[in-house]
Amino acid sequence: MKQVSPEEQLKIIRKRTVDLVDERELLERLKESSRTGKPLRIKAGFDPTAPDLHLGHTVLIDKLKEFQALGHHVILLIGDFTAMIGDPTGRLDTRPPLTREEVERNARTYTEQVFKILDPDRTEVVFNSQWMSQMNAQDLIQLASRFTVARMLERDDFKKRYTQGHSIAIHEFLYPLIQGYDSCVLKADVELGGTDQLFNLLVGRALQREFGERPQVVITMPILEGTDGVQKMSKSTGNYIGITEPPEEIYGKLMSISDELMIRYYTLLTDVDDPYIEDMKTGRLHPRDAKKRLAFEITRRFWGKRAAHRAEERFETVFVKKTLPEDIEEITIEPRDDRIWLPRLMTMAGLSSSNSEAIRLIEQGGVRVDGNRVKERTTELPTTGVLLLQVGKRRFRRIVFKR
RNA sequence: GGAGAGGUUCCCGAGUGGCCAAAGGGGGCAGACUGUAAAUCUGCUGGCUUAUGCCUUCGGAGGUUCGAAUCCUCCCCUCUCCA
Repeated sequence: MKQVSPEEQLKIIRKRTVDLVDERELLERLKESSRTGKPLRIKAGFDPTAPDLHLGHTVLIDKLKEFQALGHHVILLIGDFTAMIGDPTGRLDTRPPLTREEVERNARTYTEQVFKILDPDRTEVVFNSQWMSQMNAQDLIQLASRFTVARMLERDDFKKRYTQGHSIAIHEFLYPLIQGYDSCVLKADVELGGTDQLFNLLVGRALQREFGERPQVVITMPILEGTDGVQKMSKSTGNYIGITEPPEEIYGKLMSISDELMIRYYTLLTDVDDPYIEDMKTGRLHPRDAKKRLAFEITRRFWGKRAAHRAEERFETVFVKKTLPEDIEEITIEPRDDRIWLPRLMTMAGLSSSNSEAIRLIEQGGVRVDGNRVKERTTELPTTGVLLLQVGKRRFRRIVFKR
């Protein structure tokens, strides 16, 4: 590990962040660390709710990786205890708590996936149930007495829900409190989170001060919009790109984002330098080519060069050249009669969820049989040999009739 | 304990006796165009072998009625205010 000066480190760390509280404190600690050779303790918490890691998570995880590269110690906190509360951040409703089994399963998936990015040797994984389940009611009351309702209500979403007459359950107040307490237990030097976590992270600072410890430095990272370009990327809104998804999916999903969003993805998800991004903004660069590069870079990152090339080729054949992909899913059907009603065949082949839907697709001109558009809902096909069914531009099925 | 608001199709949200398979928006899908699965515009968005037809759906169970998402009864759930 080569030595990087504290000032240099700060510069690297500051990149892409939104909040940094407090920069001077951070520099001080970096200096201390390089003087004593003791790495800083970098904490980041994860809710084990959605078991799949997506690009939205990687914005934060990449920052952790940067810290690791600078020689610091990363602590991944799995909020298995707090998952029983469900983080109310940004939500208008109370979130249903998870069962023990769900939490464990999700946490396992999380850690497996996170090491696709982070260095396992420099990462410590902890669960806050380790200390939280030791706490008794008395301890919890003690902790709760360190913070006030007025301060809790400073948090945007609490305030909003309160004034709009939505419910806030008491235990939701415990979430930021416990998260802050975790920082005390872990003696965190720095805590990282999304911008929506700012309040919770600051509670950590406040509590550490309460307990006579040195308050952690708080860093927030931008929240990545999902593929719709509007809402926060998350599995539940279906606008996510998971890092374990097949390369063709990752590539394809990235190719379908809007031009505007592409620039944001470039800045948050790649190391591409600023001049390139400038060229994109001014239109000197063809947006399609820029998007191809983005899709390639990100696919390569999680699947390697070869897989990325394959994904690219497939995209080219299917969508640009509009020729058939090579790996069309094949369905074997044992026919009962000589002929089969097309809508039924489509449903059997999984190209529509009901005959009615199939009829709609046909009448809208979205269905092709062996490359020829079919617009008659009454169409029947002979049940011999092999058929190629296509719905829209990208759903193919090869039907093999077998008697 | 008292008073009130509400639970509608994937989501949000309109609908207070037939014109309701249910407005509008979002999302999704399809078509046109294209620079790509961008943008834009258009259409579709309960099921049923092909229908001026039938069946299922408006928190649940009953009831009134020729006819109910809409009226009545009971129940379940959510929220607010007062105490």
